[in-house]
Amino acid sequence: MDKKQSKEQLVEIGERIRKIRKGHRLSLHQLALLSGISTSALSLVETGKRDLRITTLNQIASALRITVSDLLGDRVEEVRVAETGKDEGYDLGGHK
Amino acid sequence: MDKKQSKEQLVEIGERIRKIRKGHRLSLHQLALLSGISTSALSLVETGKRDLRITTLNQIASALRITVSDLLGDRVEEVRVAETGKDEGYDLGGHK
DNA sequence: TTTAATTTTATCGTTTTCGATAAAATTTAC
DNA sequence: GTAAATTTTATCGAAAACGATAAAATTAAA
Repeated sequence: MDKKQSKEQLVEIGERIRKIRKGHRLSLHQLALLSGISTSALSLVETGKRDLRITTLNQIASALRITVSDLLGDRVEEVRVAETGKDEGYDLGGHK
Repeated sequence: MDKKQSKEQLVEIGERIRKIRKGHRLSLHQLALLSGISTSALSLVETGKRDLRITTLNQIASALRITVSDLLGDRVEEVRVAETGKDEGYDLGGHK
């Protein structure tokens, strides 16, 4: 995960939070009260400008009554691995 | 999410990481190289002693070739909300 | 056992999160 | 349009993450 990727990830998470918050017609201030995260921090998170701890993300998700996974958008709908029987192995770059 | 809950959450995440890492027969040192996280930090994470950023968790998940959601164990297997038609609303404790 | 490999724990310095606060900018309501 | 509400941005200090490093403890291998 390069820096660009993690940045985009944070933007997406923020967008999802905002979308769900708006869906519940909550203001940042209200979500702050419900989640225990400050309004300014929430704003930074929703705009993808701030990385955050997993427990903080969990506080936000709980306040919105969803799971952290709901905010990540990384769920694979079924199969996933297995499919390809072969194991490509790990590239350790020559390290032991 | 109280403190006890988040502590337990971190322990569970750590256990899942360790289980999957072992399944791949990787040492902490090897996973450190693959993920870009230091060995000491990884040890703290796997033992649930360290909170971590969502992007850091993503680095670890990526190195293990799984998703962050795979590590969270918070996926709800189907239905979820909806079920109960009534919206309980949010308790803002009297705040506007 | 004893030797090596792995993991844990601690320390230190740097970076970043986070809350509090306030001001500025934007959006919404009237 | 103006006022109110909401959101954004900045600053500050405290707390915590993180990397690097090394030592101690545990586990695996010989």
